[in-house]
Amino acid sequence: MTQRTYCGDFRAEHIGQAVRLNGWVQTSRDHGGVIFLDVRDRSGKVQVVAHPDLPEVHALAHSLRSQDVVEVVGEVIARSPETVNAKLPTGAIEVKAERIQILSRSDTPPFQIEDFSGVGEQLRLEYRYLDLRRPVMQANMMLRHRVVHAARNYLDTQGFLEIETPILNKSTPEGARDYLVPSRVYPGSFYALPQSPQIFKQLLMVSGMDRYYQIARCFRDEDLRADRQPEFTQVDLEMSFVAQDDVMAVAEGLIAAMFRAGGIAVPSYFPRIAYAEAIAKYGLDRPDMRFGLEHVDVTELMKSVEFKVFREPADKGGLVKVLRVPGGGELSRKQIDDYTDFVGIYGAKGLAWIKVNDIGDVPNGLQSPIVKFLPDEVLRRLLDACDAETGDILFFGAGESKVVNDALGHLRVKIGHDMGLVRPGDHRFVWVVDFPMFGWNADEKRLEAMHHPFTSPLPEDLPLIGSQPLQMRAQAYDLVWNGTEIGGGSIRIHDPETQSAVFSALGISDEQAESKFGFLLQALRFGAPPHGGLAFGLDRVLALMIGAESIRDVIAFPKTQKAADPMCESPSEVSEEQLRELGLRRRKAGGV
RNA sequence: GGAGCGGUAGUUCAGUCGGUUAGAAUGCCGGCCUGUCACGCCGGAGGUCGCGGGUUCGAGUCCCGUCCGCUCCGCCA
Repeated sequence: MTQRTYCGDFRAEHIGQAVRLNGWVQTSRDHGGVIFLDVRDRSGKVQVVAHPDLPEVHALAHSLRSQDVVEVVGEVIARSPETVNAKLPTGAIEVKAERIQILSRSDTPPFQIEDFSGVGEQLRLEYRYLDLRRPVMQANMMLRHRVVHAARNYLDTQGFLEIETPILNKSTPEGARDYLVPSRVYPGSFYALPQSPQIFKQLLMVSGMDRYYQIARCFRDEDLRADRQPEFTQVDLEMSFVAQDDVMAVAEGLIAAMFRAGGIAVPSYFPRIAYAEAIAKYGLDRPDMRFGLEHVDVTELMKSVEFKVFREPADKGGLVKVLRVPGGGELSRKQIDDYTDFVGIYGAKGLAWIKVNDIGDVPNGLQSPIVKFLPDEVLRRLLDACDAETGDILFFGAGESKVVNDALGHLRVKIGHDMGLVRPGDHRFVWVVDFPMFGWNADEKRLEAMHHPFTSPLPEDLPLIGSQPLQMRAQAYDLVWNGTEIGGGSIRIHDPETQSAVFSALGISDEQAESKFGFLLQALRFGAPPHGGLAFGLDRVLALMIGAESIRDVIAFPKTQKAADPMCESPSEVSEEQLRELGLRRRKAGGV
């Protein structure tokens, strides 16, 4: 039998060959006489011609409908010059059908299987297998394959072992909510699906596996977003006998390999910024480095003013910050109102502003609802601190530090985009380092781990653990790409004493630590090598590579925002019998 | 838990101030057509206006509730 060729692979070099092809009828153009069929598979499409001088073939071609599955045997022939289709890779040739076999008929699909169909996502997910037939989705899946393949290849060359860790785990209710799986054998007991393979990969280091990686599925039972799914995939790795720089170097090589597979060139070394500096300049721990618009802290300056909106935060440990927008004097009242609403999302109570109409004329050259509350001298120093120029607008954030940073941080990103400061094709990576070791949970009035409780502090900060734990920095690092966190990791604690001290700082008692992580603490007592690692969010990286709005577009079978699958209709109720078997329902009383 | 946007033909959408028979494009079905390529031309079928209730002489349109989808806040070590 003639060897099959993929539809999209036909080229002029095949002219004259007898060929066999398989695929889906995409469109048919029936001219009454000659009939053209576009037959498509994942490689692309090719034009098949059914000629009236073969009546059987012609009649069959006439009956074909979109999405019927066919086998075509015929000859590759050259198209006459005026009928060449330059838009198609296969456009120089066509296949003259000598035999067509219908392998499968298709119902009329619920939507057009085309990139241009504009179908809504609800329906796409209900018929995901048809959605995945669309060229754009096929390209996404092929990209995903190539990128994962590149990651595996790279990590293999670096001596990493791919090792699978369990999906059925012990629940450790730190961090995100666990997905639970009831145990039949132990009624009333549950497994948890992994939020990450964190503990297992550390144990693998204790085992001497030295370099581990896994394309790991992770599960978190939290509310979803465009970039969050209940199950998602991480490129997860861990290394022994390394410091932070070693992990980052491997990560940079890995990212370069993955991005190369995605057709994006990246620098071989990524700049670094301390967490504190990122927050100070950009308000967020994931700074978008593609443009400036850095924040200016004017808290000190405002301690002296009467204006309560600024002075109170300044006096009470809050923050007053300025976002200077060059040329922003052009903004309309409506635009400013929209930005005010925008910062409201992040808890800001308002958005004070000053338009600098004439830098040389203070205060008359300043247009603003708040200028009258600020002394001329303060205004001059303010303009100086911001390097303001005529034509600028200054936006103010004043209040609790987190709110100010969040609001002005997000506003900076929004304005950067609105003002066209982001150049297409610009890719800026940055490591954010020196994260705080702990954060303060105001609701529960306790410390919590910023990264996770196994993260090693900077050695020089360890002495602060008893006195000023919030001042401690961790050996933790995030990789940020164009303002999105795509991965993060840390050097882990490898001695039991430090681990106990950290648990204790987190308010985890010895007993609790023993019951939750006893096996890890024990493992650390049997010769744990210094180790660290990181994980990349594969879905997020892929979505950003192709400019997708949502990671759902790079996941074959994703869930909706309410964590449902409209195709299988999961989750679903289960039978009483199943529940009883799992000990989730009482057995029938006094059974027969 | 909260805020916002959306739900009308198979699909994507329009539908004015509440008014008579709910439209367009595309898809689908039939016919014609021998060089198209998202073919073209002619004709046709196709509607629980998400669901429930209310206001009204009259509701796709207004009100209340509810379900679903999406975006965001909270949450996500």
